[in-house]
Amino acid sequence: MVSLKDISVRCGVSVATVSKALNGHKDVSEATREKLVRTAREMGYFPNAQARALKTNRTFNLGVMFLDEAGRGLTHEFFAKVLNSFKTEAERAGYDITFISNKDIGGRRMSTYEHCKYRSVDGIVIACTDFTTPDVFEVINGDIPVVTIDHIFDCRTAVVSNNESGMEKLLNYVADCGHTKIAYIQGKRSAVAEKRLAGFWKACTARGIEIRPDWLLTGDYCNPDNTYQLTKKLLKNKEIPTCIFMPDDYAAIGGLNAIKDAGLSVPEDISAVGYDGIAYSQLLSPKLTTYSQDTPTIGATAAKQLISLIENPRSTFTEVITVDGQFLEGGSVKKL
Amino acid sequence: MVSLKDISVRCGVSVATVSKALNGHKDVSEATREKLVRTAREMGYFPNAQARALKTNRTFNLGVMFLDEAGRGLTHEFFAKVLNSFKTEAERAGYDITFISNKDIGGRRMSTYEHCKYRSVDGIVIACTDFTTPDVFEVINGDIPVVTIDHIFDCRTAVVSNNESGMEKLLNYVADCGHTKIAYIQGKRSAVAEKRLAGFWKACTARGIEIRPDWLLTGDYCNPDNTYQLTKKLLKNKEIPTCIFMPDDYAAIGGLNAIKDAGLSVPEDISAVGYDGIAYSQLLSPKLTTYSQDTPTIGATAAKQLISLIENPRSTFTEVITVDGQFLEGGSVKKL
DNA sequence: TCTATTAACGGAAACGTTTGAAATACTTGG
DNA sequence: CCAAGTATTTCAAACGTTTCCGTTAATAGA
Repeated sequence: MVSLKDISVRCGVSVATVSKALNGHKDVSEATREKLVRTAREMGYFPNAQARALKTNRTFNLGVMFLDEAGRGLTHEFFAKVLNSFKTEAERAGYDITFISNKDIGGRRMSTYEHCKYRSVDGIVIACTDFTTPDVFEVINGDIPVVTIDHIFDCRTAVVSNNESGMEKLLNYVADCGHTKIAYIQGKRSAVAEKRLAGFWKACTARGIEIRPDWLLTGDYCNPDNTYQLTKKLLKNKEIPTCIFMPDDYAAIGGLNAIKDAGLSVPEDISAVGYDGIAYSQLLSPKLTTYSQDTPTIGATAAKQLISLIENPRSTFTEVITVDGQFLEGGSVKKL
Repeated sequence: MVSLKDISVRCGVSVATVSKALNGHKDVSEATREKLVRTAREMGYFPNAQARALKTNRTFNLGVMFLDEAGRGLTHEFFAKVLNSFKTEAERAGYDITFISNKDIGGRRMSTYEHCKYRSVDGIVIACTDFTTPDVFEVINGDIPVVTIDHIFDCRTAVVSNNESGMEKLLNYVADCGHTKIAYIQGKRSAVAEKRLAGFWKACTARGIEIRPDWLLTGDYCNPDNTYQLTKKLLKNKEIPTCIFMPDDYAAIGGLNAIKDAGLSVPEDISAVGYDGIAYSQLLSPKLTTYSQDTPTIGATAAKQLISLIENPRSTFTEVITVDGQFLEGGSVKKL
């Protein structure tokens, strides 16, 4: 690998000058800067990331904290897409991304935060299904810039999907279709679940739609089996709803199967809506009526915010950015 | 951050001794090593990854090269799962992973290989849909340890799924069910497509099953729309097959929709098989008969091989490791 | 012409490690 | 009790940068 020194001897200047020239400092003449930049290019010079980081404490590396209880990790389409756009935006700004978790190093267990310190990441994005773990708290309370996705902490900037208004839009559509007997299956207790339920509740009361306790079930996100069971349970009651809100699109597949197995069909006998707008939901027939989260914007915004936090710490305030999604009218809701 | 020096002054020894003690060198007495290790723990010491890397040229970072033409990236379930298990295994061994691609740094375009050099990754895993790009060649021809997934280069160890025998197994099952009029839709030209077609061809000839050119179509992997069109085309012929091999499970969804739209049903009127064994395929009803690739083993094996290549360069030979998958009998193939 | 100012560049320390060689301290056998 | 050997520890250089500060050269003002 060619170093600053190599360039300096070739051009007969000091390494200090080379460094300054390449980094665009002002105290180097235009003539020499041009010459240095040129030979650096000729010799195929690239800065040594380690040496630079050692000196400057900046690695241009962003840590991604990325956990879900089921260990599905990247398989989770929402996270995968968000990460994808996050990565793209970060790379555009010259940052690389590294996965961060708790791990063993040299026989000693290292918390996620310690891991971040060890790798000297410049910033951290947290996208978890569970924000209540000690590992998350330690990172939140640390002194590395953090952006959270779909969860809000005090004093930390967050990028959140508009879960509340998204759910409102869904309910309004369903209500517009004439439904009043509506069941709601939600995912595990979390900030996201709370928000969605709030939107559902708000829209229902505005519409004068009764929320029956026995039609308000709590299950798991992204768990088709679980949703299958819960849907089955709903369908066994003497009175059944005309429309079911599934926890999310993926889980909805289980729900739809339960409906099918009960000898009913969507949307003729019963209607269903999902949440997320994952690719598969639009490949079903009928297409699932759902609310598509704007994952490209969420990821890119998180990256931009995080980088801004890193590069001008004082000019950026912690804020909460809500990203709107888009209602997708499929064919899974019958117009009564 | 507490450094070796901090520990050394606290214990009244030199930094060299501390370094050696913590790294398990032999030339330090048991008493002092114990003392040093203990105070290191007490003081919350972690090595500075940059400084260490600068000195040793080992970063304990693995680069992941991960491209597909459609830009689906992590959304591709096969890759997502492989990456997940790769990551898990790598972390177990103390390595972190960083995404590597071509990017701009300091205004100059950096090739993927240069990016690897810049970050000093210890090894690279390549999992692409297209292995024919200059970027891939540059990495392959470089001097950083490499493991490829699902593609074989000379002199580079590769972990490949058993595409050939997997496809054979599928065909044999279908043939056992009594099918002889079989269509085959394959994905884009690639090592994987070649292997699968080879398996299909081999098994067909062994069984005496004719491969009709007009029933052998080439489309895209993971492209439901494309498969929808191709399936529709197949169904428009005067004579239609009794079973269709879809490029993969995801694409199969398009094919299944085409069948449904043609007023036919699976498996009563026509049978279908997929490939991959993605989660969704087993949520359809009927479940898709397919061949599940062992993504956990593929990823973990790739990580183990790569790390072995890094840690004992001479004792490890480049090899090709084939990972078996598993036949999944769904309900999408009718027994004639 | 002389001094003050500015522009351009170099010296050198520092970041936190690792490591071979040198130095010191301990054993042990004769 | 000494020499030779071994066990333990320290020195110091090195990895490739960045950056503060000092130095020289050039320019301008008087």
